[in-house]
Formats: sequence, structure tokens, C-alpha cells
Amino acid sequence: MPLVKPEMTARRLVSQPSRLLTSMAVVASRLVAEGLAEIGARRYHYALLSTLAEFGPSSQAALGRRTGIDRSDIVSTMSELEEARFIERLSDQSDRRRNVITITAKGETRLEELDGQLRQIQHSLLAPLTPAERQQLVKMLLKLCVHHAGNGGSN
Amino acid sequence: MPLVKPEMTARRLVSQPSRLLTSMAVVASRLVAEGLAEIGARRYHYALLSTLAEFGPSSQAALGRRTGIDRSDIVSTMSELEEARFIERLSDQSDRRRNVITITAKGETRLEELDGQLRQIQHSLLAPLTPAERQQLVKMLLKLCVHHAGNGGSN
DNA sequence: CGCATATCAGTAGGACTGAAATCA
DNA sequence: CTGATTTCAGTCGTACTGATATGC
Repeated sequence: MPLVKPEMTARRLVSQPSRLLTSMAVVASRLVAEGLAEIGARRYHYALLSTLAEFGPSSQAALGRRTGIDRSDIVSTMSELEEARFIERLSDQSDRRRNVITITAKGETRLEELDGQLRQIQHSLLAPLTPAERQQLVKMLLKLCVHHAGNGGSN
Repeated sequence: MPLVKPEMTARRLVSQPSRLLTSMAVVASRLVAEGLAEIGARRYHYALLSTLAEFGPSSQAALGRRTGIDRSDIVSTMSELEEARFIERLSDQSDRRRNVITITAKGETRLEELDGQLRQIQHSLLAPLTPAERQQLVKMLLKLCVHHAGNGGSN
């Protein structure tokens, strides 16, 4: 949904935190999607490469649990990343149901590149906020995430 | 996308404001969708009824501009609201391309009902924040909305 | 047996596009 | 003629579901 100027939005509507949150998420998603598309990437690429870089080789299922990406979408994204040689996908010798996914050196380089692009994106997303406000915002959003991830999202 | 516990998420990932924002938007959207579904409503119903209540009778195109809802989705939502007698849809005598949409008394009552439900939803969404933090959060999100709605989303 | 993993095909709902009909 | 409005049909990308094959 396109963002509407708050001045022309019904007051009841514009003051709903859920609406503010989803409106800004739309903006953020667009900035991220467009910014990454410029260099031929998608959100999932960053999520998966950064997870592989931090936690080391993993099965696809483990990556799904860590990132929240559906098992089914992991499959297709892995095929993309494999084709570009950003990851290697080998079948696990100790458990032959699994693939072991490993980030390659080329993948690490790619990750740096994505990092740079994302830094710029976050900057333009948060442009109107002071550094202190940005920290505040992140802190509160994290608090919300921790709370709502605590259980299966039951409250 | 399901929400993942921040503790188990790659650090690079979890600290991206865009990700925090979109993660929380998913939670918020789900709470809203489920909460409204309980009483047989959808987000668009609230957006359109509250806009009609505040600004008075409008054409469908005007409602679309005010709410950010696509012209095409306005059509189908209006049909739902009309069937439930929450709005009246008459063709405009002074400009016969247009429909004039008016909220009914029944629609006003419905709006109160939706308001009550949404109050509860916002409460459980923001549960872990103090009242001061909630205000802070809303203030910052509004600032972001104003900034990004200012132009066509060009930065 | 029950359970986990990877894969593929296909669904569901939401945002959006294109074109037609109508009219200012 | 240009441009706005309503409507319908259909597309697109994303999250997700179901089923299958394989192996623990």
C-alpha cells in the first residue's frame, strides 16, 4: 500500500500504532527490495548469507529456523545462491537427508557488498531521526520482537 | 514470515532497522487481521469507515487517495460494506461518473465496535512498552511517515 | 514405526496493472 | 480531445500448504 500523508489521513487511522508500523514497513521493504535489486540481490540472500557467515555451515532446515524463511523458499533461494557460487551445497555424509550449506569466499565478498548497500538503505530510511532517536527506535522494536517471539506469538 | 527469537538471529540481520520494522509489522498485521476477523471485519473496513466518519461523504476515488487503498480494492470492499448496510453507495447527481459513499448509522455503530477491538489489539501489540515508550514510538514512526510521504517516496 | 529433511507443485490473500465504459 | 471515475479481469511476488521421496 502506498504511503499517504498523515495530515490527510483520518485521525483514528493515523494514530493506530499498528498502521504506523505497517506503513513504515512497506516503505522499508520497498527501499530494501529496490536497493538490493540494483545489485541483483534479494532480502533472502542477505538473511541467508549473513546467517551462514555467523553460524557456519548449516542444513537448509536449520537456516529456515534461524531466519524464519520457509523451507520451501530456502530451496529456491539456495539454488540461486549456488548458481552464483555464493554458497556450496553438499549432501551431508553423516546424515544423508541433509544438505550442508557453506558460504564461499565469493559469498563472503558478496555479503560485504550487501552490507554496504544496506547501510545506505537504513540511512535513507531513518533520515529524519537523530542518532539518539534511531537507537531508541531500534531498542523499542527489539523489545517488541523479544516479547512477541517469546511464545508462538500467542499474545 | 514468522518471527524468530532475536537471540538466535545473526547479529547483522537482527540489528537492521528495516528488518525489525518489517518483523513487527508482520506481528501487527496478524494481530489486526485475526482480531478483526473475530468480528467479521477486515483492515480496509476500518480504514474506510473511519475516513467516511471523519471527512463525510466521498467518491470512491477520493477514499482511495485518502487511505492509500487501490481503486480496484475499494470497489470490492465497498460492495461488502454496502451489503452489510454500513455504507450507502449512490451515484452522484452532479458528476455522474462518481459514486457518493455515505456512512450509515449502522456503520457508525460498527465503527465504534471496530475501535474497541483495535484498542485491545494495540494494547497487546505494545504490551512490553511503558506508556512513555509507546508515545515515543508513535512519535518517531509518525516522523518517518511524514518524511517518506512528503515526496513520492523518493528518498 | 514415528520424525526430520529436501524438493516440487500449487494455493491464498494482498497490492497492483490494463483496459473498457462512462462522463466532465 | 484530455483527463477522471468506476468496474472487471488478470498479474505478480510473497508466505505458506500438501504431498512425495528419502533417510534417521
